[in-house]
Amino acid sequence: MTDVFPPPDHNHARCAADLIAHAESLCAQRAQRLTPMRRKVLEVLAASHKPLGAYEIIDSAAASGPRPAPITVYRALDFLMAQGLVHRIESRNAFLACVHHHDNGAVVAFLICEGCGTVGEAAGAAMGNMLADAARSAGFAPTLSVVEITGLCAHCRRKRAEHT
Amino acid sequence: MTDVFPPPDHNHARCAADLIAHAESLCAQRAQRLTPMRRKVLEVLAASHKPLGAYEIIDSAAASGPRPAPITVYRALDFLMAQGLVHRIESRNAFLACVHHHDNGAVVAFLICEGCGTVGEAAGAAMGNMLADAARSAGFAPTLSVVEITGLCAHCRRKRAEHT
DNA sequence: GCTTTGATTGTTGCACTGCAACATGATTTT
DNA sequence: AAAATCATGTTGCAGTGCAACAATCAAAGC
Repeated sequence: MTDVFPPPDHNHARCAADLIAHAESLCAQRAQRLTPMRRKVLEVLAASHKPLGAYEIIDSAAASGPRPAPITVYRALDFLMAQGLVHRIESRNAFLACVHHHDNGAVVAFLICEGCGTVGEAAGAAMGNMLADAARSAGFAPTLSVVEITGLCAHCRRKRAEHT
Repeated sequence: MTDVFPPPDHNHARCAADLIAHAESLCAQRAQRLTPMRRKVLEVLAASHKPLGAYEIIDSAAASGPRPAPITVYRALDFLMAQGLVHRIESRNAFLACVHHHDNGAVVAFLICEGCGTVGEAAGAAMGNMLADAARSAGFAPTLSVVEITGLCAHCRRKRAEHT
């Protein structure tokens, strides 16, 4: 299982920069336009491994420029999700920059830490197959799977144990 | 895998009545109060195998009595979810009466049909274990899992095929 | 019985989510 | 350059979700 739960002390600036660079090359390759607005939204999300609500994104963007209207941000998010650059966390009504490009259609499980709010992505073909099989055995043809696991990350668990 | 995808022609009245009866005995057993408001909300949900939004529930309840305020309905839903009688479908911001009591803590996968909106519940220990293992291998201690699979149910798929 | 206590519901108000519909502006294509 | 396409801005609104306080109701103890 390919998985990444970002350690709390890693180099954010670096991974954010990589993420933007990847978005640029991907859009160029697909003849899609990474406009200033879209780039801005992606930058805001990349600056955090925590999922952000739409208004948090707006507030963040407003800190360095004119305040975008909600619809503007939602449109940028729609674009970024279509390109696979951003995930939506359904159980939080929030959005997250994708930290490693998945194969298209792959099922990604999100590990959402209740302690620090950080989200890890676990992509597993085995898991995807299992879910697809389970669905098909019920005569169901799956097109999209949402898997979101809430709990405590290793770091927060350790911290909580020390507190005892 | 224990699973139920309700056929489109089954006896709703019967399964709704069973559901209420079960709720009553469960609440009695736990010394919890199934008040008129809570009962009403459960009845509304039981009358459909489709997830309903909060305002749909309000509208439905208003058809046979005073119109409850949103907060009142949310409180009833909180209670019903705590008792395991109602599920929340995160990807729809909607609620669904649970059609078969699961073991507590069991992971339930929802099969959401894009055609008819009906939702099936697939409870599988194997799936739950797999997800839990995947999470733990990342040092993550899971407490709650959301699995929602969107697609086409057997019935809608057949109907769509005929249309060709 | 009566009161106290805790649980439930009602009221008001508000912040956030998400998008429709239309107007304007920018880019690419012909 | 004109047309077509795409992106953003503007206005407005329906739905989601809950905080804070008031009023009510039900169960437990005196």
